[in-house]
Amino acid sequence: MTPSDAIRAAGLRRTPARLTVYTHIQALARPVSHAELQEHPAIAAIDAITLYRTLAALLHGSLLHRVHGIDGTWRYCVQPRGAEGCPGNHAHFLCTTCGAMACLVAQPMPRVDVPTGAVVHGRHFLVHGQCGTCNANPSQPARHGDTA
Amino acid sequence: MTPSDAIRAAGLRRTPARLTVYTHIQALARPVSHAELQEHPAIAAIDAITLYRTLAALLHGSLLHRVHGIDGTWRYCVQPRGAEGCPGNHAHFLCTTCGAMACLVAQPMPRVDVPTGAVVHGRHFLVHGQCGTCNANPSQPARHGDTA
DNA sequence: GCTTTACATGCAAGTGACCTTCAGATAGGG
DNA sequence: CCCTATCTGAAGGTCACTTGCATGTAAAGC
Repeated sequence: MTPSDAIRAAGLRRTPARLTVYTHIQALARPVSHAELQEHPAIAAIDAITLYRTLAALLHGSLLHRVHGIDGTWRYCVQPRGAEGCPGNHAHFLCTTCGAMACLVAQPMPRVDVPTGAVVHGRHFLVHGQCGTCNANPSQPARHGDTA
Repeated sequence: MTPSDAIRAAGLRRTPARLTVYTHIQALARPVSHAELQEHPAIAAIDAITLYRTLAALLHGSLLHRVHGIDGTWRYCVQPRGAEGCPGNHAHFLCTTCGAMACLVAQPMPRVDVPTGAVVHGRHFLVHGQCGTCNANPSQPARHGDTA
């Protein structure tokens, strides 16, 4: 399914902003923040507020999912269509030096016992530290995307 | 060990603000945010910036530890002296309706495999949803502290 | 007990993520 | 091709948190 079709299939209008953003995030294939997206020329042309709303729309249409970092920002990643998606099924690694986030797809989310009466809406399992690149070059933080 | 002694033992100056804040957090025995602390009259008298710095000092002295919520705020909780502490050894539950957080002490933090070369500094496992109180009274969000 | 000084506090101002409002633009059904 | 629901952009606001600087104070040294 092309990005264009995916947007329509999700019941959303196919606007240039949504196409650009969705195509971009799909190409990156790792969780990226609002700020990281804005670094790209094609996306920088889109108003910052529109980018927030575009991400919210794609999220609502289940085309993306998002992960919260301990740096206070959300990162967005393509949602495999038909699958449960990131938030419910694996952990993430956040490099606190360069800000890059990686999916730990091999790390399944453990089951949890919550207090009686409580209802679980979601789970976030975040491991933070330093990625291999930043660890190897302490003086030169890696550019976003250098980390696997 | 009294709060006063604990502060000194951590190599910190024993100031009124630190004594008040530490005693208070110790009495609550659950993760509380900066905003929740300010609701208390004794702490409301302390300048908000000073409260941030007091929490940072107690954190640095290993008297407290903090947990990040997906609502973008840190919550602080007493650090059992000598123990590894919350962040490394159990999960937390956050009620997205009333904002209360509870420690899931029975839920140990799972082991994780990170990409080669990466170094782990910490792990956050947060379960979010609705606590029993909020779930029972959808119209009346629970006051902080009502939840176990 | 008194002095000294390094550290703590309070205030003002700033940053960064994100939301709300509203007028103008546009996708896409009819 | 038009009309309307929806999207976009710009301005302005909120909230958590930080920084800089002058004043206040804990506690070490005498």
